[in-house]
Amino acid sequence: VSNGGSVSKDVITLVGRRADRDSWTAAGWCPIERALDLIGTRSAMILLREVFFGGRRFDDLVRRAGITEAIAAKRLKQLVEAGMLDRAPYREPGQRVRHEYVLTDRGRELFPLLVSLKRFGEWLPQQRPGALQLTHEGCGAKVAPHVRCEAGHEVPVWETIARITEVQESE
Amino acid sequence: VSNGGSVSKDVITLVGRRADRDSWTAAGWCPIERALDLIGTRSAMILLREVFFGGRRFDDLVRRAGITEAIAAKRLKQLVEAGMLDRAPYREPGQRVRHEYVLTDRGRELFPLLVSLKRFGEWLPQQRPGALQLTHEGCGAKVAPHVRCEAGHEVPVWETIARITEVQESE
DNA sequence: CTGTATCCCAGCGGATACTG
DNA sequence: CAGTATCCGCTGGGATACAG
Repeated sequence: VSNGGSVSKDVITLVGRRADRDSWTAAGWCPIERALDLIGTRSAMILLREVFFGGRRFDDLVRRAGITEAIAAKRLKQLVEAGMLDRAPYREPGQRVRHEYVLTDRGRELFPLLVSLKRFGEWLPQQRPGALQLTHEGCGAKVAPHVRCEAGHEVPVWETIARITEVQESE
Repeated sequence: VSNGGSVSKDVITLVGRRADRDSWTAAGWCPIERALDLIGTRSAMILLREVFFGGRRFDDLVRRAGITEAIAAKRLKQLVEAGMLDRAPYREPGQRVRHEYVLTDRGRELFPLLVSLKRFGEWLPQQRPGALQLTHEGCGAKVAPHVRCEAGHEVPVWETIARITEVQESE
């Protein structure tokens, strides 16, 4: 166990009683918290929504997201640095060179997150009427977020096991 | 089209060129934004993480989440009001009555969101070593978020059609 | 043990004005 | 068109102290 650095393992079951664990001692290593550092703001998620919906130009994104240029510029820069978006030059015939923001492969991995958020938001009481429907092209059926294991099983919460492996520098 | 209130439909393809649309004019109706109003804060998501991981008592949640009591109390109240958590009384043998926070059925629907966040966070560069593994009990395989349609197909972003239906009060 | 009340600061995000 | 710069109010969230 003690070989320069010590490794502590902890097995818990989701939504069940868990083994004793004090906290995520090393703040910042939990992947969920790291994710929140980048996309934990309203503006980041809304910009991503617009990019998923086909927005590309700075101008469009700002208007459609309904946020100010300052915030948009800041978030877009962070998203590009994090590798979620690419800022690519392009030129329309007869126009000057411009830049467009497009999702990277990694950025596209955020799709389930976006669908989950949408799904969740629909449960909440809404002030104004309106709907956002996502359907499978061709088949026409509605889409929804799921959790599956690599073996292909649908996995409910109570069948999920969480293992926390934390490496601590033991001086 | 004009029958007291007018309905404007707009069909767009995700990550493709979309039909002209100006903005989500009526701020607040997009389900994604409504979701962010409730769980768009770091503290809300982290508390949910802890509840999914089996945390129940106020005391535990505060310590494990690493946030202050004030914030925890505020968020927990909101989550209870929104129907994500139940605040239920219980008593251990020989102890006085206490309250515990447990996920409602609706709250459990946040599971895909949590898994999506975790998955996403793992792409990001991490400062400290450590890992959070989610596996399917019994089968042992890792779990991951997916988007599927009701017909059972795996649906990638580019096969998704988004329809925005917005009802406007045309005076 | 489960919160509430206060104080305080950093950051989000709106508004406006200004550059290339 | 694509941002930057500045000002400013609001809230998130830490710290501390207090209450049922």
